[in-house]
Amino acid sequence: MSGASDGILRAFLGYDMKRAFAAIQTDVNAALGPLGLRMLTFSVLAMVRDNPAIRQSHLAEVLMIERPNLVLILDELEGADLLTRVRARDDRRAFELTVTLKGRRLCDKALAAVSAHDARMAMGLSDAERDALQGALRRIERNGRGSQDARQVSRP
Amino acid sequence: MSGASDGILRAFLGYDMKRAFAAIQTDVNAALGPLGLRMLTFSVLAMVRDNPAIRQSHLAEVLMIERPNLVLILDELEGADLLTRVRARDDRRAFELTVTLKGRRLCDKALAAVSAHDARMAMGLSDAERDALQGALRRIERNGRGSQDARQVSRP
DNA sequence: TGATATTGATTACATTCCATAACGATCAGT
DNA sequence: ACTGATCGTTATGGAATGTAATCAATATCA
Repeated sequence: MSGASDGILRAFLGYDMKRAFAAIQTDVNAALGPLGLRMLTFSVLAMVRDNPAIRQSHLAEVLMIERPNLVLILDELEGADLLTRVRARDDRRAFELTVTLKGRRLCDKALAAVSAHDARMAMGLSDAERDALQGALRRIERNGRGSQDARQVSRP
Repeated sequence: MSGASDGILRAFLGYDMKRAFAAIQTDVNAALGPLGLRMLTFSVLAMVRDNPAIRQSHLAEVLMIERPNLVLILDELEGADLLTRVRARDDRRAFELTVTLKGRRLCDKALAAVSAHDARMAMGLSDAERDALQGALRRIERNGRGSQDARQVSRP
C-alpha cells in the first residue's frame, strides 16, 4: 500500500512531459558526459556543423537561446578547440562559427551516442507511434508560439 | 531565405521534447502567475489536496523532488497559508501536509487555469492523438527509469 | 555628410530548478 | 541502551534561463 498517487496531475500533458523530458535529459547527458558534452553544447555543436559560417545571433534565434547565454556555451566549445569564431567580412561586428576538425570528429561520436540514446528512449514505440509523437510535440510547440505571439501583440 | 535550419536536431525526440516542454512551461507559468503559483508549487499544492496528511518524504518521492528542495516549496506554500505542516502522532519526526481552506480555493482556480492551458496546448490534437501522446510520454518515462536502474545495478 | 538609431557580441547579474553533504531529532532493531 | 536508519532541515553548488547595460560597427535618413 504505497498510499499516495499523482493521478490528478497525470491528467495534464505538462506533467507527463516534464517527467518524460527529465528522463530523456538524464539519459542523454549520461550518454554525452564521457565526450565532455551536455545536451546544450551538443545542440550547438551539431547546429554549427550543419550550418557552417552561421552567425551567433542567427544560431541563438534558431535554437531559442538568449544571446548572452550562447556566448558562454561558445566560449566553452571554442576553448575546447571544437569550433572557431571568425570575424565576418561583410559585418565586422559578427562572428562566423565553424566546426574544427576535432569538433567534427567529436560531433560524429556524439551523434552516434545520441542516436543510441534516442533509440533507447523510444523503445516499445512503433515507427508510426514515434512519428505521431514527434508530430504532436511539434504541434504543441506551435500552439505555444501562438499564445506567446498573441500576448506580445497586445503590447503598444 | 532564412538560411540555417535545425533539421539534424529535429531527428531526435529530445529536441522536440525540449521545445514542446519549454512552450508548455512558459504557458502554464503565465496561466498560474496571476494566482501566485508556478508549475512546481501547483504540482505540490494539487498533490497535497488530493492526498491529505501525506508526509514530506512520500510527497518528494512521488513527485521526484529532492527532499531539501521540497522544503523550500513547502515553506512558500505554508507561508501563504495554503497548507499546514502538522506533526504526525505516530512519528514525531514527520509532518503531515494538509491543504487549508484558502489553499483548496486557490487550487480550484489553479486547476481551472491549468485545464484551460492544457486544452490550449493540445489544440489540433484529436482525443485519440492526445491519448497516444500521453501513452508515448509515459513509455519514455519508463524507458528512462529502466536505464537508470541498469546503471545503478552495475555498482558494487 | 553627419547625427541618430539599430544591431552583434559581450559583461554583469538575478532567478529558478536541481542535486549533494551534513546535521539534529526521532524511530527501529538488537 | 546502543546502533543504525529515517525525517526534516540547513548550507551549498551547479546548470539553465532571463534581463539590463555596454562597446563597437552598421544602417538610416534628414
